[in-house]
Amino acid sequence: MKAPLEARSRRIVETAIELAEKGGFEAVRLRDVAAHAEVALGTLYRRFRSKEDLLVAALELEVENLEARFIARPPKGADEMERVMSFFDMVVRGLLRRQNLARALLKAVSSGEPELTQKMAAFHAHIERMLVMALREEVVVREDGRLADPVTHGRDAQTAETLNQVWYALLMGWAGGVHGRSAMLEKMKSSAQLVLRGSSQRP
Amino acid sequence: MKAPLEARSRRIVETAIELAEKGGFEAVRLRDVAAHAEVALGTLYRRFRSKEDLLVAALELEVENLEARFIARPPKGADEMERVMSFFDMVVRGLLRRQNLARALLKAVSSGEPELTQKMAAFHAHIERMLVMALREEVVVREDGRLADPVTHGRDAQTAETLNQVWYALLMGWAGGVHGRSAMLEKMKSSAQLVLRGSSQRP
DNA sequence: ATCCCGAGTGAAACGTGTTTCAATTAACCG
DNA sequence: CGGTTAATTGAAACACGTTTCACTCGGGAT
Repeated sequence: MKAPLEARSRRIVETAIELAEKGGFEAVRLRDVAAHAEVALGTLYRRFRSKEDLLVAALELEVENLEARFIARPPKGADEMERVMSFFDMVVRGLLRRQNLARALLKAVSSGEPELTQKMAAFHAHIERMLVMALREEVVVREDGRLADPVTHGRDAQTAETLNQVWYALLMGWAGGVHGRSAMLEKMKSSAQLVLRGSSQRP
Repeated sequence: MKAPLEARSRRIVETAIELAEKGGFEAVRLRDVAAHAEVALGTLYRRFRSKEDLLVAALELEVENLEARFIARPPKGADEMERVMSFFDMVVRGLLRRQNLARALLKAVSSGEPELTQKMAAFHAHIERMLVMALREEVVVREDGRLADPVTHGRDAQTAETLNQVWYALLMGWAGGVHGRSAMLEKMKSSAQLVLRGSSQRP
């Protein structure tokens, strides 16, 4: 489905990640990226349509990492609530370790650039997939080591979609400084309680 | 609480809105705004810290409009679900009328600029306030014609917060082209069903 | 009326994302 | 090998957000 990045592109993306870790979105100056990755600016622009495009490619890398961790240590818990929050805890630990990077990638994926529509949708699909698996307490891996395709219907899918919406809004609020890590997790917990209570009822 | 904009500032903001309506975020070129509003670029920068700051001021104007419409025609419906969706319908009608503007304002408020944290929080507070009132089927207006202060606790407040999170994420998805108007409303309805079902239970 | 000061002005300059282009190099095909 | 095509390079130019600065202006305090 997704071809691995060619070496040069990979070097560019990794450089972007490095710079974003140090100084966030603004610190990713494309001239610096090109210089550090030892390519010409024109080459960078042949591979990536814009700064946002480049950072979304970085996001894709990071989502792969997240999925690997997800497979290695699937969310544990006695009920849906515990497993879902265990998943978000895991994500937050990753975010906190590299806040500048996290904010930069969020800014890129939520920039609303029309050429990134597909990748924005894919990002949400990845998160929802993991949420469905956390709900079901069953992680399904394909032969190539990636997560199985998402389920597009059923009650779990709807619940996961709603949880993902809440989560994304909270991430934006965190990135914008509206609330910190602990408030974000508290709010997630409160909303998840509502959503899961609703989803456990027979309509 | 909120001082009305001084005449010059108002002219600047209105010009920004005009340009954003025509061509979206990129069409708001600050040189053009200054020229059209007949102020120097330096004046614009004395009043607004950045392009995002200017557009968030525009957003505040638009939220005032929304609240006026909200007060004039409070959401009607037999139950919470109907009233909440009636509110979102109203918002969506406003969005659709000026899509370029809507996307530009959303982009500004979700830009994550640290100096806008307060205003981002205020924006969410406005929406949540209206959601609480839609849930209660009771619109409380102060003497000055504005909406009464938000409630910061209680079950309605939690429900409204969760609904607002879902709504914000859907708006971002709409702005990014992930889904269109009708899909956004469909998704909102599905999620609201979950949330309201959960909130109607005695814990 | 005079002085003073902060707001406003106009113009230039700077930084960085993005585009362009001619020249060079690499890759592939017969 | 020769030739054709695509990718890469380096450098310059462009667009626009942002900053700076010397100058002007208008209104209040003395």
